[in-house]
Amino acid sequence: MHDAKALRVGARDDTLLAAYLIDPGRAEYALDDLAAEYGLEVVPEPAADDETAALVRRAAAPARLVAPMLDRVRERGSERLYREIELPLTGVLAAMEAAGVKIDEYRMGEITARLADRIEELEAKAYELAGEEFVLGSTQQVARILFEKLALTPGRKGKTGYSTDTRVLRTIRHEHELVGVIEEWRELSKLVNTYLGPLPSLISPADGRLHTTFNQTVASTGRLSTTNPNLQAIPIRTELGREIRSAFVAEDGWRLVSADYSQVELRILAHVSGEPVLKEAFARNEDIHARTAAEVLGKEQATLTKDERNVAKMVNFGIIYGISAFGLSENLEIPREQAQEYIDRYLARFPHVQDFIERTIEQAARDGYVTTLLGRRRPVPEIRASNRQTRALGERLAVNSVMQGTAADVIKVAMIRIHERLRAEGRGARLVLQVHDELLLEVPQTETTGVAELVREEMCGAYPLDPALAVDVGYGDDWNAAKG
DNA sequence: CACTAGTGCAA
DNA sequence: TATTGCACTAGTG
Repeated sequence: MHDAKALRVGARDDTLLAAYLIDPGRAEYALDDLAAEYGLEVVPEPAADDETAALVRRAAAPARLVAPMLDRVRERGSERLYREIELPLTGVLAAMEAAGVKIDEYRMGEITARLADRIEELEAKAYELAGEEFVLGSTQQVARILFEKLALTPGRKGKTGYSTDTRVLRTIRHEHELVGVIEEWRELSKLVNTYLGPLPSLISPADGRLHTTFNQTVASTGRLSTTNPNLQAIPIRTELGREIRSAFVAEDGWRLVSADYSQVELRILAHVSGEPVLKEAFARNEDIHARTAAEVLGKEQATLTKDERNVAKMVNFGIIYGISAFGLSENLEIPREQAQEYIDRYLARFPHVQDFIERTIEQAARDGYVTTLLGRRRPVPEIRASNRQTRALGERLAVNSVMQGTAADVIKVAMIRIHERLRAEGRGARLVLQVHDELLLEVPQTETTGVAELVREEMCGAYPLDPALAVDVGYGDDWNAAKG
């Protein structure tokens, strides 16, 4: 296990990174294609779980592939991205993996014990209310009980029958007591089965810490991902979720520093579109969702309700994701016409955003790809599909990739500079996690404020955005406290 | 044991 | 029929 990890870190290689910049959707295959083109033998793809074989295969990419691949990276205008960002980032990620993060096992055990009791109660209660025993984790059986036996109001359908997801259950919660029992069982069993159970068992006996794996060539937008465990999906939204997060702790005498970019994708949108209203809102440090609501609904910010602000928040998410009236209507649970109305009003109030979206789509259709501010290219073949839905997907991917990809570029620059400055200044502090727009560091207590300031500087200065990048920094004894 | 569908966690 | 990921359980072959 430890050997495999060490090997994996050592085997990160420049050809795979180059392949990732050439075709981020399928780096492994792009590497194979090129190898075949040069008449080189391709080691067969290993079984999905054979980590060692996968490493050998990667390491087997011969040196003579490097030059032709770099030529292609250069042709694509991504050479600086390669040399100045992706390549140096590899060492930063290796150090972060090696550092790991500390978990308070005892705290997690306490929560688990509490939830295990409650889950048992809920199961007994569910069988009693259903009048029979059934497998609560089976969507088929839950659907049979709710919609056939109890004849509750069915919602959407999937390929195999009625959906029983969170939103459907929320809608019929009032119809039968069993629904609430299932909802609570789902929440608790999710947390126990995905986090509270597995995480402690993944603690390294060597240093008592949890070591994730950062994947640098997986996400098609340029983002990182983490696996085994996926530390980029630790709960935070519910009270129980925050309890779990608070079991991620600093060593004695150390603190956790959390720094996250504020509205980074919307700021990037403001920059690339040049939209004056958006830029002005950020310059004034306004609540961006409230400002959007005021613009779209034609009201004073001070008079907005929470629901109105939430509508605007969803519209902003929609813009980032590549908006569609259908998607917005699904998310807000409103009629499609109403959703279209919100979109129309938004685009009328932010005309430069509308221009940006149109330009980006035209560019993607013409070139077959879009490019981030730092020169990362994402191919969008979907945009030329004959199928209308696929084409619409391509349009959303094109728009989203510019913002999500630029945000990924920017935080990678910050990581490299922070890592280097910590070293140069002889700090004990170290990066431990990256969660897309957030960096988590473990810092000797005495260095806390100094490092917090260093991190803010490097994150804000990573790219000269207009409006400027903004960062929220906090610290504490655990991850939850550090974000507070 | 490999695979898919459904579900849900994060940004 | 909103973007990017990873992981779990049930169910199938």
